[in-house]
Amino acid sequence: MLHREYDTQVCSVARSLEVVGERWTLLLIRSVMLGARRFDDLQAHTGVTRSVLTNRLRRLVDEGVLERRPYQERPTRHEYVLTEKGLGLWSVIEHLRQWGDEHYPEPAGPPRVIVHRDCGGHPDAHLLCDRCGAALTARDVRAEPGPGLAARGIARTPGEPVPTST
Amino acid sequence: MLHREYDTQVCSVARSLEVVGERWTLLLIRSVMLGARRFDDLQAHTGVTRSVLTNRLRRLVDEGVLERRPYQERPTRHEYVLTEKGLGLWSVIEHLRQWGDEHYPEPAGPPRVIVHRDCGGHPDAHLLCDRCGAALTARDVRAEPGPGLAARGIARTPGEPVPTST
DNA sequence: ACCTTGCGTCGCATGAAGCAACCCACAGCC
DNA sequence: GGCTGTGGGTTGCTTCATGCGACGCAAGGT
Repeated sequence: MLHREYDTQVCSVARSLEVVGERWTLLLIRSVMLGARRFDDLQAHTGVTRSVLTNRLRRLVDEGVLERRPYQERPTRHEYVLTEKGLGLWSVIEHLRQWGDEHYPEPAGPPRVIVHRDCGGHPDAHLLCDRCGAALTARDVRAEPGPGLAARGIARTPGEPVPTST
Repeated sequence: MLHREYDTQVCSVARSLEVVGERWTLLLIRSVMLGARRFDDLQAHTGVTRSVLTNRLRRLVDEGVLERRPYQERPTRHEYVLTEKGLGLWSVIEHLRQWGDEHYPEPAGPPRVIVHRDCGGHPDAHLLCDRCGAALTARDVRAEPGPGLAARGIARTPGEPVPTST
């Protein structure tokens, strides 16, 4: 919870930032979108400390952005999955990614490439498929490691798809 | 500057968040987009302290998101204006606004309404005009106070347009 | 018993933000 | 000249958030 919230603000942006604006939260949501779902994977993938991770996950579950779901019994183990509400943040993350690609480019190219599942196209500035024109949402796309990630010798995210040739 | 940056992250989202992810920054950019440009207006509009405001404005100018521009001489006074790079963040802000409207709605309706300048339509989930279909960017739209703002008895932002009937 | 995995919790140190006061430059007014 | 107001900071201290590293518990496997 942000210290001294934006409570003087009658503003939907401020309301949203009260939920996702804390240090590490958007990066965490990004990691979940990329396929990391388990506590240790999320920690490794973002570099956040365990105590902050615990705090953020709890908050996001309380706000209905993430859902805590058992993936095994004996012992019970949980993973974190985006809800519909959480998936609604894909556009925010994707626009941040595009802005970063444009203004802070990796020398070797984009670290990640977003691909339209149905046709292999990519989201344009309006999150329409640049190949078939479909209006894209979180469920329509997947992320692949891009040249910028390979050039750094970095493995893909746990749960992140294996790149295919398109 | 974020303490302990996301420098283990080869990721454009992380690069973007290093610039705009600090407390108050996106809210500040929002305020500039709404028309507040002067130091005291920005402070009043966001509720941020002067020292943090100074720090954030300096950072955003250094990163080329904002430009410090004189608006008078004798004495020289400056205002802060979004650059092209800064305007590129409109989509991020607008998606946060829409997400907030959807999930944290004001009882009296949206605090702000975004209007396509040319035809009076509104941006949809893909930032296309819902009336004429045009692909919208920051320059194509203006924000008006909405019912949620009026219901709270809050004045518009300094520099914010007067609402018109559409 | 020991080790590993999963998932936390805790104490302390460091850094960021909040709060209030203060500062400087300049202009205008009496 | 002195005072007041505006614009735009800076500073010192307090409070809060994050970073760091260690510790803890539960469960399963060897």
